[in-house]
Amino acid sequence: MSGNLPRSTANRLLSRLSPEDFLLLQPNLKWVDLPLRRQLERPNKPIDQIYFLESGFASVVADGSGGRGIEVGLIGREGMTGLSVLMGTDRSPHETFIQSAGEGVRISAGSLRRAMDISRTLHGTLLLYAHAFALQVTNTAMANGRSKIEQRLARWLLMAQDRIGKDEVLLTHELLSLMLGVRRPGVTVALKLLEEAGVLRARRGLISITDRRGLERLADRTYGVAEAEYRRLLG
Amino acid sequence: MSGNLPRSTANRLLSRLSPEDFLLLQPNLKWVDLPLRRQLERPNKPIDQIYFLESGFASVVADGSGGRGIEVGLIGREGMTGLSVLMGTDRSPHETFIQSAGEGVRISAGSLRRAMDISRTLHGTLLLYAHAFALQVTNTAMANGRSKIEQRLARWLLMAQDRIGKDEVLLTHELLSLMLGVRRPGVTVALKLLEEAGVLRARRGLISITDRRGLERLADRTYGVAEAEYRRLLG
DNA sequence: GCATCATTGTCCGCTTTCGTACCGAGTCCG
DNA sequence: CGGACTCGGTACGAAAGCGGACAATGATGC
Repeated sequence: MSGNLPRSTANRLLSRLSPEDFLLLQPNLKWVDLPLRRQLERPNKPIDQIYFLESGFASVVADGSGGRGIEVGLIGREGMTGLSVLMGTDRSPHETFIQSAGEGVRISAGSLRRAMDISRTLHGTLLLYAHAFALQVTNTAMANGRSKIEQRLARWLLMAQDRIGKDEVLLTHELLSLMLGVRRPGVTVALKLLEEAGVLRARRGLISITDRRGLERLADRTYGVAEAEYRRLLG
Repeated sequence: MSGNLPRSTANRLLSRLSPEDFLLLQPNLKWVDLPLRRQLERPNKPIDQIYFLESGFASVVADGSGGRGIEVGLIGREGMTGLSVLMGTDRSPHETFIQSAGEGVRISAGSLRRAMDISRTLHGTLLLYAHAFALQVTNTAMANGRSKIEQRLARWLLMAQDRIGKDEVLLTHELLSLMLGVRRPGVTVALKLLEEAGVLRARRGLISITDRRGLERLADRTYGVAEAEYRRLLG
């Protein structure tokens, strides 16, 4: 399935482009499979491919060195990787990798740069997404600083559900604890609290969200601001 | 002192622009005094002035509502406010206000937009700063998630010192606690630990940094990554 | 079926931080 | 000088989270 040109796309950012801007990219887009753990960006290495996800999602993790890494953002079919390229540089200190397997289309950094040189509206639309992503990161900073594990977990699950579009998230507590930067048993306990509150059911490696509104309530305002801004700008 | 056109500037971003790009902005720049607490951006309100600080610094605070606000970034003479305008929108959900009084130059959002329309290199240089600021925010997210008060405080003081260029920071524990999102006595205790470690002296409303290297060590890798990237891109 | 492994649930003592309160010290102003 | 106010230091019990360990449970492979 890899390698062919896409005719249409589930990526919300791509589908939001004007027909002309999309045609500017299309000849250089390639379908790719995105298996679990596939690295899309490596810390401080030049970015040579940029990915627009069609399904699944990726985590952006800061400072992976020494096991002290922590997730700062999620990217799914609402966005793209390689924001550094939009900003005029070719790398970032973060790592980006697939957290939930899926598919996407990719383009070389060089092709994207050339297309953005030709079309300012293209650059402009992609920058709007970069802005929305930046807000997501500020919300992560806020949640990390002020919220309990339970609320941060609720926020994470909501963001994950937005991106996979299903009620079921496939993930171990271990992985969640790495993303949130907390102890693994801390996740177990917090999940149990959320389950007792009746907003989800947790099975082995699987979390089923049953009451999204309730989950939003439990997230206690750590969720929603960035999402609303995305809709305002690109919805 | 307010209102006159600046001939030269201490703002590192402005002085890094090409002469042509600077001349594009200069006719619309106005000197302004920036007293403590002056609001430079209000949450969700259209930005009409953009500030390039010459001295002092400003805090960017997320979600000021309900006393749950927390600082996500600092801006001084290395940068500018109004990054949303660079990204193609006119507002952000954050509040930006002067934390350490100083001076700066300002330009209307409209004039800046017109100048960026004319010069892509201008837009590009400013976007490099937006990238560096985004890294600062990811570091805040990391520090908030993984570090103790003592280390977050050390990081904050280092960032403040970078911006004021002096060894003395004028601030109450109360204000610091609001910025870091912790209890006020927590700051008192952490400051005492830093003082016992011999890296600073704390007086009433005044912190004097005496051993910057030591402070960097105590910040335990929460400080430095974003700063190095700023130097690589704009230094 | 049985052994093995990954995952989850639970527990311990300890550290960090919290919320709150109170008091002393410094500063300002009449 | 004296009173009012702000700021900083300290204390207390409680909550949250940690590091580490271990047992129970579910999945997987032989």
